[in-house]
Amino acid sequence: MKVKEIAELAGVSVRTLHHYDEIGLLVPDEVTEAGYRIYSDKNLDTLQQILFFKELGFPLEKIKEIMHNPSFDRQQALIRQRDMLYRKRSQLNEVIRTIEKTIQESKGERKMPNRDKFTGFDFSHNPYEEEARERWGDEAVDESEEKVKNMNGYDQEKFNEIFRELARIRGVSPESDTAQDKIGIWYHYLNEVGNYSPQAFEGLGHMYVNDERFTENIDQFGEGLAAFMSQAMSIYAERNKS
Amino acid sequence: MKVKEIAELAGVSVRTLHHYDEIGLLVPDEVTEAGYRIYSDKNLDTLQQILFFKELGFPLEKIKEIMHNPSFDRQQALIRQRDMLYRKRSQLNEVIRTIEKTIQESKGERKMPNRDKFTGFDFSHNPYEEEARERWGDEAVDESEEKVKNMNGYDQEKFNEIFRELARIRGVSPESDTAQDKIGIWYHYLNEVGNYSPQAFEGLGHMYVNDERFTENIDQFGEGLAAFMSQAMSIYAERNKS
DNA sequence: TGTAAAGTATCCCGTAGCGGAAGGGTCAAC
DNA sequence: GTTGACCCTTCCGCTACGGGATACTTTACA
Repeated sequence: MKVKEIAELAGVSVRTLHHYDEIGLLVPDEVTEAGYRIYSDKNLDTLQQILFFKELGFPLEKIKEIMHNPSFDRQQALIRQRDMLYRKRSQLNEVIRTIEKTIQESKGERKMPNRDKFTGFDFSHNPYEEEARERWGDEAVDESEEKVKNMNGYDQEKFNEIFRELARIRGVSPESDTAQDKIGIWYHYLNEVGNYSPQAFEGLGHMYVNDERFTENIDQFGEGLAAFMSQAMSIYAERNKS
Repeated sequence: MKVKEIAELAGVSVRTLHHYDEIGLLVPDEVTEAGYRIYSDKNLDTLQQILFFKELGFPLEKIKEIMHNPSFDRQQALIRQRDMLYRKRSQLNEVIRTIEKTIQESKGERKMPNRDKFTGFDFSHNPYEEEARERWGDEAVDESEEKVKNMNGYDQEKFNEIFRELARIRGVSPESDTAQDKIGIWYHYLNEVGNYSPQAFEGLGHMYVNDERFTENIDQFGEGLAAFMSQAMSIYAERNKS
């Protein structure tokens, strides 16, 4: 396939493809005698990958570096990119919430303190730097913690309500419908505020029993709740893995 | 308030504020004798507005032009920006769907035609130009306003609308075209705000009947609506499992 | 088989939106 | 009255291309 075809398929300009070739980011598999760039299917997949990175705000130089690394694993990359896209959506949701509040304020329906006028923006600035600088070499886990911290009053209330309900039923088997339904609520709630994959959900569950800070907090709602939730979450995640 | 305070509040750099002053985009209301920039609360609101535009990818020059227009109406601007943010989220959701499919493909669980590998990206290029180039000019404002309400309007409104419509048809069979059509709208709506797989959709449907809080809320639109939706959602999910 | 249109190539210059360092005033505190 | 945190104004640099200009190739079709 020649430049124009690729360009139209991927929705980028021909100039962009030239540029990527120039800087060695995406070099076509083949070049004709006349100098025409011929792209393969593999090239196309690479381009897709590049665009995912770009969507996440990675600079081209960084993308090149990552993808040229001999230990680069496409699958792992995709999964991490997906998680980062989830996070980006969360952030966008915050901006949306902010603008909705602002609209209400402009109608005089509500007052807004200055510090609330900018929630959602801060992270948008250099998303990759905070998140991914070290992560593409390491295996950091603790991100879930922050998510729970960033909650407003409404969320906090809902949060408590769910936990109280879970505490009430913590005697039943974690795989029972009762338990699974309630834990499903928890899952969907988390996805409202933060976007979790089943895998991430399961990971979070593990932390409930492995990290005493979590355990302590959760067990305030009822002795053994953390353990109960952890099990239920595992099962739920397993059943809901796409 | 001096630069640093504003910068921290809004999550931008001091240099950025300098720049905005330089190009006349955000000129502080007051300047001390020593040349210190002093920002007012009004300045802060303007900055917020600017950041919304930026989030939407407007170039600074355009933002300046729009906001300096004497017929500029803050409320209307906010509403339009909100709508464009919704659209941006939709587009991001498409990217997310694309990457999820790609992950499945990389596991060998599915094949993907080349043209599907890039859905979601194309629009990211010049979002404002198609939509807003002439519209921010000065006239013909309220016509788009109407459209906005019907097509992309406020989540809550749309939400209610869908439920009312579903309530109206809840007498028909859940597998009828009428029902499946409407439930499809619901499915797509959910995917605008949160990205649901058919499986997750089905799971949600189960919760409508198994969790009384859901049931109660939904049945406010019409007795038995929760049960109706639950069935329709199961069927829809089954038919749309890719 | 010839020719125009469409596609492609390589230069090369320009731009947006700041980042960051240099060099130098200012202000509140102790 | 000096220290340290904050502020100012240049000025240079950078990224990720856009957009010509100019010249060669390929394709369509008459």
